[in-house]
Amino acid sequence: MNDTRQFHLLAGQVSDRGARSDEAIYQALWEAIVEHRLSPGARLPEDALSHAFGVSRTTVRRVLQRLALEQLVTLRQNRGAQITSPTPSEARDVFRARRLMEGALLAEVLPRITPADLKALEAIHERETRAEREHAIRLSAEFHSRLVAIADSPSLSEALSQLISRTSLIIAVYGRARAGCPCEHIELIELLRAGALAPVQRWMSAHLTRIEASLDFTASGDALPDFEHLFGHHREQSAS
Amino acid sequence: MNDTRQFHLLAGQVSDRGARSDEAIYQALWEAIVEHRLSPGARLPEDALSHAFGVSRTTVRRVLQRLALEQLVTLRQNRGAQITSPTPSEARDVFRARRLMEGALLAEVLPRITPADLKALEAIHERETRAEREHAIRLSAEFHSRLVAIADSPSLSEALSQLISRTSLIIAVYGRARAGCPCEHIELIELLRAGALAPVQRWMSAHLTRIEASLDFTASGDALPDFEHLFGHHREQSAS
DNA sequence: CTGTCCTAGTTCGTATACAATCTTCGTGCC
DNA sequence: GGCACGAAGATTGTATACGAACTAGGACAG
Repeated sequence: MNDTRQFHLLAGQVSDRGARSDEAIYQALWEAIVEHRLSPGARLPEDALSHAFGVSRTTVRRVLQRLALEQLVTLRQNRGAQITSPTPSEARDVFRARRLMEGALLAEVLPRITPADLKALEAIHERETRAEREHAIRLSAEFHSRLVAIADSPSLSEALSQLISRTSLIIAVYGRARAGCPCEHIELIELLRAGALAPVQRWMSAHLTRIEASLDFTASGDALPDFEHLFGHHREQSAS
Repeated sequence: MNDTRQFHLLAGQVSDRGARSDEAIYQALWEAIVEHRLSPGARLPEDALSHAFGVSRTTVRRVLQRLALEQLVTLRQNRGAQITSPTPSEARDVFRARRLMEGALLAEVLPRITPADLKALEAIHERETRAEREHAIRLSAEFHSRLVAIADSPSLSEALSQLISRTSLIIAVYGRARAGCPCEHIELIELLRAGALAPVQRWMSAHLTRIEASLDFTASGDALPDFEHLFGHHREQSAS
């Protein structure tokens, strides 16, 4: 029952008290969520977190609100925070949005890409193939983030980063065995090196579609304790 | 000295105490910002707002944080909140992002558009042409929001809504006389009715480029954050 | 045995208090 | 006269206290 110990593991050396411990706590939680160390549906009691990180509930609450606005955690009136478990329709929407945005963005990426960028992407791919499952998921997200960053548009990068994070949640809920993402990225690197736009865009769209197709929406793959999403659309206070 | 009266005008009937007054306060501030009743650079003291809306600083702070994450206000350490004044490079980035996203999104909009949608857009356009300047700006934003909503993708709608709001800020800082936006929208409606994708996309791109071209970035340097406001527009719009 | 109601415990929502920081304005020195 | 320094005021950052809501467990009636 004592969640504090669990969250202590996340805390690490967050001793940057007073200054901007917000950022450190945010990073710790973000990584834990993206790496599936905290599963969708898991509750995040405020004072367990505040005790684990050694800050007051005020600070924790601020970080939780930020995560809620990014749709990584869900805040419900008087019921606290828990890791968001996306509904199937939300999941499909995220993939649709990513196909659209990443496809369009590649047109901006291709003219700007440098050999150094390709090297960086290769390095991430390299680590992906070697990493444990958990880290592989984060690295896969990092691969896509690094890719869109080449377009050098903060607005678009930020919007897509949110979608990429949410994808990790979706895989946590509906993913089976292993997503095909990591192994495939090398193909994209080759296409990028070739430099033709249309094949790159086609590949990305197919890549995302493959991942989406590998999901299993029939069952709640993980221990998913909230049926609110599945059945009743009770009034939720979720910040749009 | 007393900002409270100024903010009281925004408060309206926000008497939904205890429940979700957050949303009401957020809406009031959002509208005031988008309609340029609060100009970029204007400070938002916490206790003036809390007094005006009749809630505690805690609540105000939560709303301000949300607006900050949407980049409508800027929070600085120990210096409080003020309306964001986008830099020229941020402004250009927003327009680039909008050209990309709205262009791509139109491909999703066109197959889904219904006569009812066209009627709704026409109604907004109608009000645009008749409205005062301030309301026209909000209605112009509403026109674009309503347009992207037709694609029926919450993720994309939300991402674009943020960009649209930020555009309003950009016009507040760099806009001259009047933006050509309102009058032109009728052209888009005609093109949408015709139903050919390519002309619609071309028009939208040109539309956004026209607005961007009508801005005047010479006033302030890119590198310096907000000196133009510290020196140039030093006054807060204290009416009385 | 099952379902409902009631009570106890836990967790969250809001407000307030106090400390730290920044800003402003006045004074003194160069 | 201008600049630097310092103190007072104002504003924010953090923590804590208290009230309200939800959850869980047990007792009692059907």
